[in-house]
Amino acid sequence: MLSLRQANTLSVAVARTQFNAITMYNTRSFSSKSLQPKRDPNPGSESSGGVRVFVRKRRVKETVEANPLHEQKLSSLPDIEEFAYKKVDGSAGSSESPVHWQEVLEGIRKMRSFEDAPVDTMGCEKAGSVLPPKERRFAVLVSSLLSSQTKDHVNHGAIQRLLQNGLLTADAIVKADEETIKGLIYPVGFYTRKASNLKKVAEICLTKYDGDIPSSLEELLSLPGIGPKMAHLVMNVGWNNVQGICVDTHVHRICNRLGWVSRPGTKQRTSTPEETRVALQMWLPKDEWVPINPLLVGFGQTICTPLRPRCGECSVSEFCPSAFKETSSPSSKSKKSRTSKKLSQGN
DNA sequence: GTCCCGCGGA
DNA sequence: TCCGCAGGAC
Repeated sequence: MLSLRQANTLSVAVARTQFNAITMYNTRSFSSKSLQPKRDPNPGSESSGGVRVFVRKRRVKETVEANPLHEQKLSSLPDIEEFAYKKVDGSAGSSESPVHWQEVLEGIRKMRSFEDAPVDTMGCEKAGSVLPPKERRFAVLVSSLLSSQTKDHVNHGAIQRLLQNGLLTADAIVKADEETIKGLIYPVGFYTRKASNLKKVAEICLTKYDGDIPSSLEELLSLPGIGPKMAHLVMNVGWNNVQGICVDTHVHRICNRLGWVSRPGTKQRTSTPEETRVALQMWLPKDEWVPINPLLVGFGQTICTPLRPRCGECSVSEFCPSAFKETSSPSSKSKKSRTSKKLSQGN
């Protein structure tokens, strides 16, 4: 279906700092700045490692403190009917968009803007911008492979070590020993599997794409270790070609909480990120497809957290049908046992 | 549904 | 100290 369509590129903000973008998209990324509470009395004056710990401790404390606010706001919530979908005129026919979505996005942007820029470059930005396009794209692909389920600083470290060892090209990785790669990328999550995937991907890139990376969604998806989330990310960042929204669990969770997506023809929540992506693309204007991920990821890390969302600190809770409704554990219940089912996504 | 992983948070 | 996170493969 879709093949090389660079001509199609929307006006995405030029992807100049590719590694940063990877960082921002990374679901597990815990950028130190983004954790910083907006009412922190002395922001600003920090730039490195120690801050991370400090901010984290703070955050734990605040999570607890946030609770009293909940009850206070409960009474002023609008009726759920207000969140009904409405038809949007103009655009591609069948799309419906939730009321107030623009206000919600704007509100989230404002909440995010209280924080410092989520840069956490660790030198990767420099490295990335220096590389010629082909190598840069390959680096983007590798970074995507490694970064899933991995904290950004860990990922940065791994990428840095690969780079320093000259192992950030398809050719070099093909020649390298898998054990070596494994050692260099440790301790990223699932490093054994990723080292193996990395070898396979490099082999494919070298033989089928002359050391470059595939330039279509389908071909990217065929690579081991590259699923929908990362494929869209690589298309966006690597090729500057937006084929779809990069949906991770934060985007998935928040869109469902907001009532922005539902299973086709129903009012039920979507059950997978893929389903969310399709539903979201039905109505969200294309120029929001790229920015929505970093926006919601940051929001999801600081306020709209999976567990005990801080609705009392959320400026758009008035538009959220789920606000103040998930007080205890949201998805899985109290984990009866490992063996019995997880009662998946019960909320 | 389950496994892969180290690590942050409870 | 230990549970659970989270994208992808199977």
